[in-house]
Amino acid sequence: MDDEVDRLVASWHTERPDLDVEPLQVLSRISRLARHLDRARRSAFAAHDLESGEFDVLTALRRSGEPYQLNPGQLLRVTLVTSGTMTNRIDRLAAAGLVERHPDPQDKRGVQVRLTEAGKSRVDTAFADLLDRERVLLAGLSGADRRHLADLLRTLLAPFDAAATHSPDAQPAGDRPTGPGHR
Amino acid sequence: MDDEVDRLVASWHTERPDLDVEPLQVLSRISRLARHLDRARRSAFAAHDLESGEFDVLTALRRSGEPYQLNPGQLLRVTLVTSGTMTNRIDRLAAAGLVERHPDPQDKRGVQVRLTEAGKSRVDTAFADLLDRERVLLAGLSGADRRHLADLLRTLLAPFDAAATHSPDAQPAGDRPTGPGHR
DNA sequence: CAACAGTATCTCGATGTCAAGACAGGTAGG
DNA sequence: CCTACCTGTCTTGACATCGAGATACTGTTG
Repeated sequence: MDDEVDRLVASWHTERPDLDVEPLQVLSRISRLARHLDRARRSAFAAHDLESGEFDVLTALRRSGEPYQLNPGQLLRVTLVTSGTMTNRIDRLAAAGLVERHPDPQDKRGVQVRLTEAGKSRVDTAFADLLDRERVLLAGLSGADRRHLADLLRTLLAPFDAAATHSPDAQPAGDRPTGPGHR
Repeated sequence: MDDEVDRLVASWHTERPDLDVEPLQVLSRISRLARHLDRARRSAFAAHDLESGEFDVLTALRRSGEPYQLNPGQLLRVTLVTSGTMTNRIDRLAAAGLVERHPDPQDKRGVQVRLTEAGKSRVDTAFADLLDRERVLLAGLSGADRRHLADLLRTLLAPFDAAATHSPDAQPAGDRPTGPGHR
């Protein structure tokens, strides 16, 4: 069974037999899959009146645990967007009543973004919905295959995440697991 | 070695032990990797004065072989974007002198987008550059691992690509609320 | 040949994202 | 303290993408 990437690689072999296009076998598939997934997510979230990026923010808050609050800096690092984008997302979510901005008592520059009750229930519903849809997409792989795939992807991803958490912010990893309230 | 997705999954287990978040192990990694790859591509193309999307159009033309021309419809199907986006991309590439629009002699509605000499040399340079950078990203995996990873990804991707080639303008079925007409 | 559904491309407005800079608040060295 | 640099967030302007609709042509059907 061939996919679009197989055809793409075959074309390159014909046109540029001198080039080794093997990297495309993996990386081009990742990019194309991500585009498809993004579409699927978009249509899933439409049912819950959520934008794809907004959902990412809500889930980050939700899984951070009580009291469901993080600051914009943490959020933009987790979601891999720029600060301007994050400001916009928080604005939209706040206007929709799903999150609230609170001044940080420790740092007067800072802000705490807190999930509202409405935000919590909205994200819980949407997330369960998303997981159901995603399970369908993975139905073609056995459990062992899925685990193997996850392991291989982790190997590729780890260097990026390591670089991301080291250079902009050298915060210890004890921030997220039990909640960022204690300091 | 843990990555950000492992931490993300661990948080969910704490907050929502009732949910099976296993799909995230694969799909969340794909999305995050795609974001990182997109960044890397963006900076790689900046050196060649190319936008990421523009590059996709040029490569599609390049690997189609002599006379390096395709129509907008074919291009938008391969690159997974909408028709409006494709019109914009072609406009920009034409303004930069990298492609030319020619009327389709067979179909008066149609247009042929043809790579210019400048476009061909630009894309050849940029593509070789990209492959070099991508090889580095894959260095952490053995040849066997890369092939295995590619196979697993193909299994996920094939259903999407199959759906896309059946319904031209709209990519995956289920994109619209009311299903698009099956031909 | 007239009517109509289908196809190919483009137009237009809305919007989410990025990049760079503004700005207030924090932090460290002299 | 005070100066200079760093940080966290927001502002601004540019822009690529999307979605829906417009336009023009094609092909089929009665």
